[in-house]
Amino acid sequence: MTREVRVRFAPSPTGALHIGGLRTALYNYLFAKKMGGKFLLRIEDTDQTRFVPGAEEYIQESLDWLGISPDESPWKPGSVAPYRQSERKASYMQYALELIEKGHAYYAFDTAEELEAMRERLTAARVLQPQYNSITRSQMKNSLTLSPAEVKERLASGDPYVIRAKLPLKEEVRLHDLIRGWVMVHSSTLDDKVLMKSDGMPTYHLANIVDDHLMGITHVIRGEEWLPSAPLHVLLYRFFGWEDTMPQFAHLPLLLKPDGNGKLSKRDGDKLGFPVFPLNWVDPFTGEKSSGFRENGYLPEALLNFLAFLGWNPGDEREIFSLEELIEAFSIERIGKSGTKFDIAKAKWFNEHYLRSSSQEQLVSYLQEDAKASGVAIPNEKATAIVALLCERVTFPGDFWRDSQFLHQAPSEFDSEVATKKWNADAATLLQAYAQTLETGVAAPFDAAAAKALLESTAEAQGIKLGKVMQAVRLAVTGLGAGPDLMEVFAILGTQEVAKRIRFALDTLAIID
RNA sequence: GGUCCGUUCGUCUAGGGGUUAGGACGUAUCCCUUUCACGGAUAAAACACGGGUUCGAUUCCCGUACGGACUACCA
Repeated sequence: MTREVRVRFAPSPTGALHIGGLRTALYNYLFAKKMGGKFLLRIEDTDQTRFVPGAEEYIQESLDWLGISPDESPWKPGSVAPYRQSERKASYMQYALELIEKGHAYYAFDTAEELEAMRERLTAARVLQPQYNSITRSQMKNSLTLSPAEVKERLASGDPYVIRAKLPLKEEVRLHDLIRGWVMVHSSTLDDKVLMKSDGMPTYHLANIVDDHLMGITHVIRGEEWLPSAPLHVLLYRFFGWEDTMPQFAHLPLLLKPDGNGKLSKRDGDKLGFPVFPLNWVDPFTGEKSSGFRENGYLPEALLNFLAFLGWNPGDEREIFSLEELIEAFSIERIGKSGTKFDIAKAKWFNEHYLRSSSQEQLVSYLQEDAKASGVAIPNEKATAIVALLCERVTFPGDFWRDSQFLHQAPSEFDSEVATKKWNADAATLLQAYAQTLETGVAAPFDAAAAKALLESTAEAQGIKLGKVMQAVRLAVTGLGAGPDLMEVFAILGTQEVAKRIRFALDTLAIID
C-alpha cells in the first residue's frame, strides 16, 4: 500500500524545452521530494521523424541549471533502465501482442488513402466525428474483419500494419484526477487509437502506459493537453490487468499567452518580448534562434520561484520561496484548475528580489565580468562602490555594467531637454568655482560626504541655493538628467575626473546656452 | 462541429452560504529625497451572465456565454 512515490517527467526531444514543460518538471520534482520519492526523466523519442539533435542535452542542462535534476535519467540510469523509449523499443511489441491475445487490440492494414477515404465518406454522411472506432472498424481492413488466414498471410508477407486498441462500444470510463476530481467520458466518443505504428515503434499511448508500469510510476503529473486521452490510458491499464498499480493522475492547467488567447507556444517568446525557454536555443535545422531566461539575466532561483507560483500557491501570503521551502510547502491539492497567463512583470520582480539578496562578491563579479567582456578592467574597490550605488535599481546582473556606463566614460554630449530646462548661469558659476577647488587639491579623502560638504560651502560662498542647481550639476558631470546619488558618483569618479568633466561641460554647455 | 476542462481586481491568486471579498505584481498619488530608483503610506481595481436551492449565494445545482485543450501511424 505504501509504495515509494515515483514520478516522471517525460518530454519529447523535439526542440527546446519550453517554460510550460519546465513547470511540469518542477511540479514533478517538488512532489517527489516532498513525498520522499524519486523523480525520473524519461525521453519519449518514439517519433523518429521529429527527433532534434541537441534537444536531450538541452533538457538536461535546463533542469541542472534550475537545480531540479532527476534522480534517474538516461544519463543517470537507475534500476529500470533504459530511460529512452527508443532504447526500449524491443519490449513494446510483446505488450501489444498481449492485448491482441486478450481481445483488446487488433491488427489494422488500412493504408493512409483508405483512412482518408473513410473519413471523407463519413463526413459526407454527416457523421459528426469521422473516426476509426467501435462502429467503423467493421468496415475497415483489420484482423476483426479479415479472415484469420488472410491476416496471417498479410503478416507473413510483410504487409505494413498497425495495432489498434479495441475500445468498448458502450462504457462509461471514469477517472479520478487529483486536481479536477472525477472525470467521466463515454467510450463511444473515443476512437481505436493506434498503439503500434507501422514502423514498429509504439505510439505515446502504449509506450507511456507500459513504461509507467514498468518503472513503478505512482503519480502522473502532466499538462492538461493529456486529459482527453487519459480515459484511453485508464482503459489500457485495465486491459493489461494493471489497475491495482495504476498511477494517480494530476493534469496541470496550461500556461496561456499574456494577451489572453491560446496556450503559450514556442513561437510566442521573442515575439512578445520575453523568453519562453530556459536557455538560448538555436534550431539545428532552420538556424532559428530563441532566447532563454538564463541569457536574459534571470536567476535560476527567481525563475523557479516564479514558475512554482504559476498555478500553485501555498495558501498563505508568502511569495518568496527557496527550492527547499517549495518542497516543504508543495502539495498537489493546492494546484489551481484554471489556465494561467504568463506575466513577465512578475518574473522581473522575483528576479530583482533574488538579485538584491545576492552576495556583494557575486554582484561585483557580474559587473567585472561584463566589463571585462567589453575590454574594461574595474578594480575591486571601484566595482564594490558601483555595485553599492546601483544595487537598488537593477533587475538583471547585466544592469550593473549597462547602467554604470556614465562612470566609465565621460559624457560627450548632454541630454538636451535637461540642458535647456536646468542649465543656468548660477550652475555655471558654482561649477566653475567647484572645479577650481578640486583642481587645486583636496586634502581630506574625497568621499561622498566630503564632496557634498565642499559643494555646499562653495555654493554658500557664491550665494547660490544648492537645490536649484543640483540637476544642472548632475547633467554636467554625468550627461544625464537622473541617476543614483550624485555625491557617491563624485566619490567614485575622484576629484580630477569630476573637475575635468565640469570643464568640458562648461565649455560645451556655454555654446548651447 | 464533437468530447473534455475551466471562469474572483489588468495579471498571479486567497477565500468561501451571512466578509468592509484578503495578498502580491503592475498602475496612480503622497511621503522620504538634489533627480531617478529604493523604502514607507494611500488609492483605483474583481466574484462572466441567467435561472434555481436557501431566510440568505460570489460560494451549491442547472443552463448560457466566453476561454482553453483534444479531436494524427505527434507527443
